[in-house]
Amino acid sequence: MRYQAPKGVSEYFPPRSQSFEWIRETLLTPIRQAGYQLLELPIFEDTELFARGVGASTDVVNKEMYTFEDRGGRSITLRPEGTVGALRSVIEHGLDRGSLPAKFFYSGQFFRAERPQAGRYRQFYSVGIEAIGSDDPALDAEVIAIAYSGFRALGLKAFHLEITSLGDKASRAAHRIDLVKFISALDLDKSTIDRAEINPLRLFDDKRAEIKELMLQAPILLDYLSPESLANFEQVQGFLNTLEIPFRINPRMVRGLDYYTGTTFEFVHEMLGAQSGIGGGGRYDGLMEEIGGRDITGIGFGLGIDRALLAAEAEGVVDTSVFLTDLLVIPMGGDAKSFAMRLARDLRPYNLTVEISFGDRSVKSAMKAADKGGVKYVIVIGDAELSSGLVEIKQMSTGTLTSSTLTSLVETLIETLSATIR
RNA sequence: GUGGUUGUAGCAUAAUUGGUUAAUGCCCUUGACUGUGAAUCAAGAAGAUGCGCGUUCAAAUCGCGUCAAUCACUCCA
Repeated sequence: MRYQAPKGVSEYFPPRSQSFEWIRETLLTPIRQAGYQLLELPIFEDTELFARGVGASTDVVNKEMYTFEDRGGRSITLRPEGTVGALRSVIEHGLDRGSLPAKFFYSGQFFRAERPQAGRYRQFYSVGIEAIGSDDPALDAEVIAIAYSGFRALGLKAFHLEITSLGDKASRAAHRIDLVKFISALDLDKSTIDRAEINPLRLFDDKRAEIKELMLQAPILLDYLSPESLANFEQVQGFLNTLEIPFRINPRMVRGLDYYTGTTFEFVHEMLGAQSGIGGGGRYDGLMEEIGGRDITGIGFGLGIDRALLAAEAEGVVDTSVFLTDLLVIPMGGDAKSFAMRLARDLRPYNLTVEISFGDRSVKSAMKAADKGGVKYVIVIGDAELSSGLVEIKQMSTGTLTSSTLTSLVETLIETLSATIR
């Protein structure tokens, strides 16, 4: 029996795992720089939490959750998204009691039992943030800006930002009545009618040309926004403009989770086929209260690491040079091996990646391995060096040899290696 | 979940259209080149028809099933 990974899970192993790591760290950097703090959360929660939080009418809850009974007879679900679990933790530990907004980030895997294809996995990876307890439109814009700068830091260009506002409860209710009225007058097939019954907004997202055509005439939620909601949305746009973040207003945007209100956004990549959403999020006015917390608002996003990686590969911008080895030490003989191990130990605290050539390979084969692995510098230490007290430091990219005395070797290497652009 | 396409060594391709030992390149090891990489040449090692059943004298090749990947829809990160 030859085992294989369960259907639809993404696995990352070398060399591509470096690309994955680079994506995750790059997306996380602007988040940390904006003062968000880590929330390390369980990947499973009480099933009821997701049913209430994500929304009973969503596909995510209805047909995509990994739900099972644990040994104590509890119904457990593998998290299909991050916001609800994060808020549960915030409420449970009173994290919204300090100064607001309270700002958190998380990263990890999520689970949805969908039919997989490239960019859509049953276990996928996201980084997300939540900012809780402020309705300042500047916060909306900053949250969007953080995601935007993450994608830009990856070097992505072929993507765009779509935003809309879902307004407040009253706006949505009024719109829904008219939209349902409009849809009921259309001549639709049964499965489409069924979808519309669950959530009439879904029809805005239909890929079929004839439906798109019909929906052109449908009432648009933006036209139903209350004056306050509209003013708020305009302020968000104003801040995005000051930050020079390009965006498109997409009044037909549909999000699959029930809790979104107000500002809602999506980052769409143009080279990924059908699975083109690389990130998205929005504000959630009633969610905290819905799952047992105070009635305060919040806003957040989730960015797909798997898809961001696919996008970066499609654009040819993946950069894993940060993971290159700075120095390979090739010891020849037992004394030299001890020396090499001490040298590596002394250098690594200076944030240098230092490897030792193990296994008593020939210098030639060690050099070959260094070349193939993208090592920046190499030194060979043997009896000759140990007795003469002189070592040659070889830069692989140029082939240049630089001499150093054994006694000043650590200092020389720290200086040489740190000077190289990483 | 619905429909389509594709599965050959670690990777990438080939195999007379059903024909006998499934090939080549890359990768790996060694040498030419006593302790300094990429090129070239030589030698060597290991390794595959996703899985199952069927048709046939004979299956990588045809059929059915299954598993997986992939594409579109549904949906979403």
